[in-house]
Amino acid sequence: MNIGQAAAEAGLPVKTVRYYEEIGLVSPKRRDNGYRHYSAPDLHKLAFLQRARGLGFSIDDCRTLLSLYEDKKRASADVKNLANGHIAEIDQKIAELQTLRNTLSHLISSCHGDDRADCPILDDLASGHQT
Amino acid sequence: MNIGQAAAEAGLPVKTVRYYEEIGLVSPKRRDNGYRHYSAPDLHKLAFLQRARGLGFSIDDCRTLLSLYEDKKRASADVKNLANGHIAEIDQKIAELQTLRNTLSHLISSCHGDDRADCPILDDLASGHQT
DNA sequence: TCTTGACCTTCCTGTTACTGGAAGGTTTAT
DNA sequence: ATAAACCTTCCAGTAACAGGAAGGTCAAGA
Repeated sequence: MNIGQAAAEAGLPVKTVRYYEEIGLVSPKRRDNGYRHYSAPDLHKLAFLQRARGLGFSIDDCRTLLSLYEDKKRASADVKNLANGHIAEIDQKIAELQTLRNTLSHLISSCHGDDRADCPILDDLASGHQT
Repeated sequence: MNIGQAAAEAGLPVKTVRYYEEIGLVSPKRRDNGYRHYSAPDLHKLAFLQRARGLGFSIDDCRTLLSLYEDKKRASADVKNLANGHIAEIDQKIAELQTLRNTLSHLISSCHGDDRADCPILDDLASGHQT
């Protein structure tokens, strides 16, 4: 299968699939004309990557997941640990965003938001403390 | 004031302050020896940027905020709109992360996580549906 | 057979917001 | 005089691709 169809079936842009080859994630054979030839296992790996990336795993995590996926003697604990680490990162990110959201929301509600120049949001940014 | 102290007072790395000059955010005068000379207004702008970035505004948003900050005839509504747009982005990001978190969390709880190879997380990544 | 259009190839640049480091000039203190 | 602590510019790298140029290949239709 050529790259176009492989990409379509995996739900990835062609550019991304080429990139995955460049960084050594999925390396298809080449045909005589130089075209990439994706086998069924290659295709599975692409789809696997598409879903793992969709779950927010970094490329580096994906590399590890792929090798665990291909290692029939892996321990499921290794996968679970990686996933738990990822959840911890997500939780931290959510917490940061919520803190930001609160701060911003306070500032916004204190700003009348009309055509006058007086603006508590800018005042706060300028002074570094609540007005 | 030289860049080192200016950066320290604004709470920014020196590298970042140079970068802000490169992209035209804060352009200090130069001394005879070529050193950057930060005036009080320059310093205020740096501190302003430090806080706006800390609230998650993009550099582009910061550019707009700075120009609104310097425009004594701005309408506070403009600032409020920008901030509201930013909140909307944050909300969307939070929602995405929470969806991710849920999916991952389900997968993780279904994985026994011991030294056996059987792993529902990898199964799901491979097949694209719950096991 | 020729041509057209849809593929495919590699290579280079740009994105965001910096960070690290090299090579070298300046200032300050000892 | 010299060493430490500044400062300068320039170049490269980060994450994970996306856009585009220049050109080769293939299948179908006139």
